Amino acid sequence: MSARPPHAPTKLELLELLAAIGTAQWRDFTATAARHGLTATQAKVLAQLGSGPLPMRGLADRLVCDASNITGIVDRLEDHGLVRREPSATDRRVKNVVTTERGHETILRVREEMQATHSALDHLDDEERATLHGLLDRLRPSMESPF
Amino acid sequence: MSARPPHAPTKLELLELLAAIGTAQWRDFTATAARHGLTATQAKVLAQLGSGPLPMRGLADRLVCDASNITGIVDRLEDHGLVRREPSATDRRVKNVVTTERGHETILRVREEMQATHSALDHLDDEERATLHGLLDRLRPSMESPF
DNA sequence: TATTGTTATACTCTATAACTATA
DNA sequence: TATAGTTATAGAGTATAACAATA
Repeated sequence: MSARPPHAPTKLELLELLAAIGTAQWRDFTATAARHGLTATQAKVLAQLGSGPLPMRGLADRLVCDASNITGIVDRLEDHGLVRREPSATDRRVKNVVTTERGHETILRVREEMQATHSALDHLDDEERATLHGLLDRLRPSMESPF
Repeated sequence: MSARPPHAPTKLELLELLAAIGTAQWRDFTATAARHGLTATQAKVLAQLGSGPLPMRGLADRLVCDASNITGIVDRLEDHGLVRREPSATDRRVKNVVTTERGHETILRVREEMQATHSALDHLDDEERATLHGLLDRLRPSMESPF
């Protein structure tokens, strides 16, 4: 009987619910990535590269972490043959990171499994999904992360 | 003009939006905890102890991680004087973890700052908050984590 | 001078396996 | 036998600081 709160929830209640869902989401994402031999961070990087190559620095911006971390993360992805470093044609300092064919297929499979696994969303009808999407979208201040 | 999607969002769209918000939420939580000298995990443990002591094993269950990790996490919290280990009166194997006065105050301050910082929720009125809460609550399959 | 990527370093979190002391 | 907590170990992510190459 917890489908609807009797009164307007407090800010803290909503924050904690969001946090709980965020935690669970990350846990699910981690588990799904692991089933494909990836860590959550590696899967995230692969997802970021879905719309095209990015320089190391660009990846650091998307992951919101220090640039020095990217070296190791991309190293490990490269070791697994999922990604390649290519020199930029216009700036000899930058290296563009590109997914290999195998990297592309891998992230597609992770995405598919995410959809298949997350049955929670199946409990909402189209109108409810639209409403939720609208509300969540307004909640997002300046979050870029597609994953 | 992205307040409402023109059509019912796909499952993948909703999943990615949830993931984005989850990531941002965790990032904010990490930053807030850091301002109080804590890691996100440490703040999470402290939050779990808000409603009373828990055995090490109980903490592992709440954090959904292996029990061996809890030793180090509680060690560090104890080093900072935020938590204490107390022997159970009924089972000499178990140790109950209790917040110290300072630990209690710290987590209260973290919670306060979370509310003060998260201005995104201020853009929703009471009815919208109630709607969002209701939808999110139905999304949660078996997530316990209060934080 | 500023920026890109890297290295070195240290800390935290994570899982696995083996151990102890209790139950 | 099973459970609670610990230790040892290894891998991954994170930040800071310093560096070389390039802009």
